[in-house]
Formats: sequence, structure tokens, C-alpha cells
Amino acid sequence: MLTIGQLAAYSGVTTRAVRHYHQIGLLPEPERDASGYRTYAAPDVVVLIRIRTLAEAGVPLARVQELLAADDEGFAGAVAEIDRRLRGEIKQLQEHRRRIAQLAAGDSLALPASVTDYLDRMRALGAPDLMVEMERDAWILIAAQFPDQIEEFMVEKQAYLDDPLMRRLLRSMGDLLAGDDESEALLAQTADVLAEMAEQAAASGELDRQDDALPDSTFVDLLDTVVQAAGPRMVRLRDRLQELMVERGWSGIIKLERVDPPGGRGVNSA
Amino acid sequence: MLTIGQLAAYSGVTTRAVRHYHQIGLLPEPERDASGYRTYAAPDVVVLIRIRTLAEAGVPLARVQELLAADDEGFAGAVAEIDRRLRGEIKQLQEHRRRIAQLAAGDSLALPASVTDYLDRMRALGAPDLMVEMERDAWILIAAQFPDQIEEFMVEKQAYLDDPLMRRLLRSMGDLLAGDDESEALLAQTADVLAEMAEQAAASGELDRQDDALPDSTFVDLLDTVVQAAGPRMVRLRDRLQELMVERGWSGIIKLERVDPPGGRGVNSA
DNA sequence: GCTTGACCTTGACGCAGCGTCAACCCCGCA
DNA sequence: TGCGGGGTTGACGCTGCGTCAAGGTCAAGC
Repeated sequence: MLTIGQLAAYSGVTTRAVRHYHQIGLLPEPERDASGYRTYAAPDVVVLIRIRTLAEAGVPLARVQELLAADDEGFAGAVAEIDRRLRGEIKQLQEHRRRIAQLAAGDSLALPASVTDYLDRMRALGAPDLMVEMERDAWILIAAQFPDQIEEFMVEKQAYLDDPLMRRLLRSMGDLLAGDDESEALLAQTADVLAEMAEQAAASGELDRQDDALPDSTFVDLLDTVVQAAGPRMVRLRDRLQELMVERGWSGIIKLERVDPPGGRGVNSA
Repeated sequence: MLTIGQLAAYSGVTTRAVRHYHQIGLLPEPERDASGYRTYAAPDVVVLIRIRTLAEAGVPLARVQELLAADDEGFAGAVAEIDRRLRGEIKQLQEHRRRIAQLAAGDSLALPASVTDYLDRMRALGAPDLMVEMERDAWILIAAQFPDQIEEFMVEKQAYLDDPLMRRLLRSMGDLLAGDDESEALLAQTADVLAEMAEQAAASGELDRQDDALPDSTFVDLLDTVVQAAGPRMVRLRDRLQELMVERGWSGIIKLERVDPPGGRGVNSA
């Protein structure tokens, strides 16, 4: 007669494992001796070695019983299925390796290379850090929402960076954010550039495509909160620019729409 | 402002996952609105997308925080370590596949091919099923205990099967087990064969090697319980044969030892 | 204003396969 | 008889959530 420790030693498992197998009903509870110890004999060792053999081959405990009782045919079928599962798990882990290698290769977290290229170029053209970070967060959201279209978007955006108007805008924004406070003249100048870009976008028909790309108004709201997250100063700046844009006949910043300017035309009505 | 469901949808995870991340402190708990709902904004979506990106690449949640905060160098190091882990898991699964393929290829559970070959040959030579099953279980125990020596043992055992004495023993055992009851004549005949084999083993020095191979007397006891598991009839048979063997100057069956026979010599003293 | 259905809340169990205490009992030896 | 090294049951921990359970809330249609 064997104690649980001896059984475990002969079978090459731990005592904890044996008790676990009892608990899940894989191994029947044996007789107890006078003091409550479980008592085992050779057949238990044999069964336990079989269980261990299967478990070490990756068979889930829940299926071990079935396999122990299976005939040759059933056994072969079950084994084939378990092998399929193992292959699937291996493929998944290999996919994990691929992804993590990509991350290590410099993909900013959650952004494809095309977007990080774009952001790098913005920075190189003098865009202030705060603005680049806002762009980055916005593009993380967009890339998650429209993963299939992100590459087209980037082609378009890269083309924009060649436009002298965009260069001027980036410089203006840089100037605006450089000091602690912003001058009205600088704000007006920035708004002028923005308005001019809006006209150009309207002329090229881009505004219509924008409506297709961003049909979801709540998503636009979400993008808007990126600005809020950038801090109160950025919000104030955005609000001021929006006011100035309305005077120039445009509402919205993320999603532009033509509006009637209040009061006169281009006149400072504040 | 977003609810947890909207946050989850934008980030591509489940609400349950978001709450889980709160629970483990991976994502800070946000403000609540008047009715106790969690309220989120864009930065939460951004962080959550980053978390998902890492998690989908196989980074354990416990390390995600660290990776989000890491600089390029630390990030690369951590990624390398995670890749090592993934490689290890893949290797383990491949090992599982190898083993399960072996099992499917016909290895009886927990026994190498050499032993199943031996058992098959025993059966072919007319050994009764009950005896072969006892042998099988005994060899499962031995193979688990002495995995490195099992092949040598089998070479020796296979040689035995060529011995005419062993053939006679198998036939005798078959005859003994064939009926419901066993005749004294058959028992005596079987004991004679056993005694002759013992003499032969002693002459070839095999008994000494047996002492080296089975130093553990408790292991011999364990092997003995294999007989008990085969049923009361087998136990009775074994006991009777042992008595007869003692008369012929041998004790034990699994581990033979020379003894003084009681009373006369080869005379039926029962 | 009331119902309905979708969404929110906290809390808790479940999964695989045990590892690892904790608190207590039992056995053999000096 | 005391001690040290076993044994026993019970329960929590780990990973990453899924899935009830039992409500409270919100928006919309009647």
C-alpha cells in the first residue's frame, strides 16, 4: 500500500496534482486508512502514469478520461483534434511574435508606419510638439476606426504637406504656441490661412469626400475631445480660431462647413 | 463624453475587459456622472487602443503598464524578453505535438515500442491475456521508474522468449488459467519449470544483476500489488506457486532468492 | 406617464492546472 | 514524551476575461 506521496513519486507527478485529479473526478478517490490517509496500490500508479503521459502531450484534463477509455479509432480521432488545437495555438503564438516584432521595429504603439512618417514630417516642418501630439492621438482614433482607409488618408495628408498654405499654417501655429500668450494679429493671420485652405478644399471637392469619410457625428465629437485633453490653453485657442473662422464664413474645424458670417463681412465684430 | 460601451466600441475591446483593466489598475477609474456611470473621453480611447495593441501582441497585462511607460531602450529589452517567452511557449507546444503524434502512432499509453513489441510477442507465443496485462502494468511501472534502462531490460527479455523453458512456462500458465480451477499436477509442473529457470538464472549470474536493478524493496512490493490487482484467483495461484517454489529451494517470484527447502526435498509436504 | 429594450452598475463564479500557504493531525524515533 | 517530517482538508492565487444575477438608468414610442 502506498501513501499519496509515494504514489506521486512513482508516477512522476506532485501530490497536489493527485488531489486535483481526485477533485475533478479524473482519478477516483481511494480507500482511507484508519487515520484518514488515502491508500493506493499499483493500478493507481499505472492509471496516473497514463494520465501524466496524456497531460504532458498537451491533452486537456477534461478530455483525458475520454481518451483513456477510447478504442483505437476514437483515440485517433481525438488525437487528431487535439493536434489541430495545438497547431492553432502555435499559429496564434507565432502571430503574437510577428506583431511584437513589428512593435519593436519602431511602429509607434497602435499606429502604422505611414502615420508615424507623416507625424515625423510635420515635426520636421516646424509643427509644435503639442500639435503633433494632438494629431497623433487623433490618428490613433481614426486608424482604429477605419483601418482599411488609413493609407489613403495618409497619401492625401502627405500631399497637403507639400502645399505652401499648410507650411504657412504650421508656422503660424508654431508662433501662436511659442509664447505664453497669443496676439490678436497672429490669430487673425492663422484664421486667414485656415479660411484660404477651406476655400481651396471646397473648390477641389474635398469637403464632399470628407462627409463620406466622417458620417458619424459622435465620432467627430470624440475627435474634438482630443483638443480638450491637450489642455485649457489649446481649447481657448481653438475657440478663438473658430470665432474668427465664423467671421470668415466657416464653422467647425475638424469637419468644415460653410456658414453665413454674422454682421458684416470680414469685419471684426467682437 | 463616452459611456463604457462606447469607449469599448471605439477601442475594439469589450466592456468587461475595460472593467477588468480598472480592477487591476491598468486603466485609472474615470469620473462618474450623476447616475454613477463612468464617463470617458478621447485620451481613454487612445490609451485603451495602446493597451489592446500590446495585449494582442502577447504582452501579459501585468507588463503592459511598464511597456507603455518605457523609453525606447527599455521597450526593446522588454519586447525581447517577451519574444523569448513566446518562443519558449511555441517550443513547448511543438513538443506536445511531437508526443501526441507518437501516441497516435501506436505507442501504447506510457510504454515505449520495445515493450509493446515484447508484449505482442508474448501474446503470440500463447501467453494468456491476464498474464500479458499483468506484465504490461508491471512494465509501465518499471519504465516510469527506470526510463534509461528499459531498453536493455527488453533486449534481455526478448532473448528469454527464445528460451524453450520460457515457452514451456507460458504454455503452463495458459493451461493453468484456461480452466476455472487448477489441477495440482499442472501447478507442480509449472513450479518445476520456474525452478529450472531460476537455476539457469543463478548459473548465468543474472540474479546478481537483478539485485542491482531492483535495490528498492518497496518497489518490489509495489510490483507485487500488480498481482493483487489482477484478482483473487491470481493471488491464490501466485501463493500456491510460491509454496511449491519454496519446496524447490526458491523464495519470491519477482525477485528470486535461494532458500532452504522445508522438510524433505522436492517432496510434496502439504 | 408608462412600458420597453438597451445599456449601466456591482458582485461573484468559472475556466486550467495546479502552487502555495494555513492550521491541524499522525507516525516513527530518540 | 517530545520532535521533526510526513500526512490531511480548505482556500486563495495566477491569466484574462466570459457570463450570469439582480438590479438602476436612459431614450423612445404609445
